[in-house]
Amino acid sequence: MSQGARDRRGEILAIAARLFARKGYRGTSMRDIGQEAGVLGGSLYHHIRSKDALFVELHNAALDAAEARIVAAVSKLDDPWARLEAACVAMLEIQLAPDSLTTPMMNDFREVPADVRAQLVARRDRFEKPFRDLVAALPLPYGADRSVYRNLLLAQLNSVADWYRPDGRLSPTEIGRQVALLVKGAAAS
Amino acid sequence: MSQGARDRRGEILAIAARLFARKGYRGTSMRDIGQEAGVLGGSLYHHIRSKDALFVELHNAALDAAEARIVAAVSKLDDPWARLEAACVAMLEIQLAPDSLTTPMMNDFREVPADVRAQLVARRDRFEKPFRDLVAALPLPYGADRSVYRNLLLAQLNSVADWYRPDGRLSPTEIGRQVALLVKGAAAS
DNA sequence: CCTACCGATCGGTAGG
DNA sequence: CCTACCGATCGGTAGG
Repeated sequence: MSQGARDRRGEILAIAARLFARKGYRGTSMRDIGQEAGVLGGSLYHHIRSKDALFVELHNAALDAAEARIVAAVSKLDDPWARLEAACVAMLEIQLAPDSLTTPMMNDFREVPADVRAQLVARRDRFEKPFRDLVAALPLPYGADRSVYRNLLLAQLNSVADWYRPDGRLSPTEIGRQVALLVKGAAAS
Repeated sequence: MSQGARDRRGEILAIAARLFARKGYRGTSMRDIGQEAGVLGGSLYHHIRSKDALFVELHNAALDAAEARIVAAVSKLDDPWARLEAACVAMLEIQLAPDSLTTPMMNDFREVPADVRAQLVARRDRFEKPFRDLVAALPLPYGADRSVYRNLLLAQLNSVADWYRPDGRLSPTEIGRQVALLVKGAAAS
């Protein structure tokens, strides 16, 4: 594959990622993607196999990149709470970056065909493993349900992209710290 | 309108609510709704004006019922933390009830036409007012951002329907208490 | 509530 | 990368 073709494919992936993030899987047609790329919808099939495969590829690439950055951010630290905070900050810095291909918002699991959904769920479960480990290492009080705790933590992180305003008072980093602070306080009470 | 017709309409609304909750707005066709109701898709238009209007009606009815129950649950209490906990418990009991028309999961804002979305957002903003008031009354530590705090709280409540298992260890009531405990601990730290 | 249909849009393909 | 098209499906309607 030539350099130009590889770049072209990357452009198309970036465009598709942005549209999927903004309008969802079903709300984004191949013709929409083609229009932003300056070609007709059918022409995209020279670069991709199907809409499903495109979506799965983007989803996996986003989670790969996010997971690598989170693991790296955490590895330098020892204290369990510091590690959790670093993971929250890293995740939000990735998820709220304005232009990256990694911007997911791909929690559209209900919008997607069943066989695609199975792949997304499997990849997401692997993605959540670092968080399971982080939460497992926390000194939570007796009676706290670590499974519920982890789900509530991830729900907070995933929600931020829905209400975050780039021109707001708080940066992604600061919001990440607030999330960590919130779930940390719970353990201290 | 006759008694039979009113019941029939209610049946159709309940079916539509369940399908929208499970498959999303775009993932649910009028023909899908018709099939579960035992009629063809076109026949539904004797009872409703349009798919958009049906969705908005269901969404508003769900939020009306939820808001009324939450306000009632809270009104008997004085302590700000007890009021917050009661609101969390009431919200989850409603949202996780297996069969009610009130089961939303209608956070599909991205799936919906722009003019419909504007209506849903406006109604949701009103719905969140009790939570704004509840959070405003909390004795949070200096430096806590009440707006972020409220968003994170609502994110937790809205997420539960995605991972709750009816046969799991915790009941909706117990999960509601865990959410309240988590956000309360944050203030105590 | 059905039959029979409308115009629009979808993912995808053949052939150049 | 385009032209020209495919079969399927969509929300919705007329007329009974």
